[in-house]
Amino acid sequence: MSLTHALLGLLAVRPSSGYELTRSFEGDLGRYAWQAGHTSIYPELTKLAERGLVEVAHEGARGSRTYAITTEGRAELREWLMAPPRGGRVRNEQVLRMFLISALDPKDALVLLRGIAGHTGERAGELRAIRVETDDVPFTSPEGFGLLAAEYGIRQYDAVHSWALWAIERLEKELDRSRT
Amino acid sequence: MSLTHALLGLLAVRPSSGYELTRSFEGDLGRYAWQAGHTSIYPELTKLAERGLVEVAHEGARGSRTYAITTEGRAELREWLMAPPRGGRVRNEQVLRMFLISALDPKDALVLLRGIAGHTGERAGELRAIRVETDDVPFTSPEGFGLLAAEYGIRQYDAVHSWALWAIERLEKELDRSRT
DNA sequence: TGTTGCATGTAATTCGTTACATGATTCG
DNA sequence: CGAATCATGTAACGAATTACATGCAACA
Repeated sequence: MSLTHALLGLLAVRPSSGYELTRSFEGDLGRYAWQAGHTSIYPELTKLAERGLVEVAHEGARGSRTYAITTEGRAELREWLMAPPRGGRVRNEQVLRMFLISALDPKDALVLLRGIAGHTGERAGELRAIRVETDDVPFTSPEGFGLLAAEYGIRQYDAVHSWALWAIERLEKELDRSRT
Repeated sequence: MSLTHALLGLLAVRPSSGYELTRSFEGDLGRYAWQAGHTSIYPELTKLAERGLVEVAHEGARGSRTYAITTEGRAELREWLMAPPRGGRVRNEQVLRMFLISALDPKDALVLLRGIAGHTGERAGELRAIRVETDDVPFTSPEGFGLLAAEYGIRQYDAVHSWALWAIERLEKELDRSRT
């Protein structure tokens, strides 16, 4: 289960409460990589604490517990990250949609592809605008996280954008050919 | 649940048995978009048949049932595909790994990023080689599926490749700066 | 005739989500 | 003092995986 390692990763950057971790998953992390609600996070933190990978560093107001990663936790995270990625289960609805486009009739497919091309072009532009502002943030700081995410997102959107344009061109050519 | 629509999409391209559908998920579809084992597929086909979205078109040897999509099934698939993609839950272990790299110490991060750059470069090359051979397959044929997949994969690997190179350069610069 | 591949299924367990539920603090 | 936010939890349900299980057919 990758939630384990997502939490270890977040706690490796800085100690956090379950509540703060929950909000982390609502940002770029959840947008591009992994989602989790508080109902999975709190029990998982308890399990991690039992395994000695994290510990309660501080108890604050309103019953909040700030967790910190332990040395063993860091070792576990490192091992997982450095190991060759085993066949992870991919489950991406967006990508599924793209694959299924060839099951549509060509006219519908064109409409859809044009929508995708427009949408991804816009998003890539938005991210590029953000990037300019955060140019000098060091990589290894807590903000380095968002930096990696933004760059990744830009390239991701660009990739889908160029793919959609390629598919549109190819489809239009085929429609032309079949019309004559 | 997207398994529903993945099955409808596959059956829209050609009628298939549960066994054949299972194997479809082991190919490019499962690699990039959506995975499913036969233990989810068979019950789901039964449900789809009850809802009238698919029907048993043919019963063959060894108890095999070939399912075909119905008109209602096609309508359902089309509606789902053409509707604006609602906030789909992303859950990509590969991407998660990339995000968590900033939690590693810089030396480990460099090793990992170099591995990723190498790996994605290779894969993109492999896919490009395949593409040359299947250049004239029409889009709307059953093979169009794989075509879309291959093109998507190439752009995907290229994107990650370029991202990894960017991250390596940035990290090396930072290590230089901190060394002096 | 024994192994591989085709073809389908059930049962137990795990995982995650949704809905429900509570209480403290801050801010206007 | 009422609303929003912080902060955590439980219970029920649904979906998906793993393990278990069966049987036919082709082929060497």
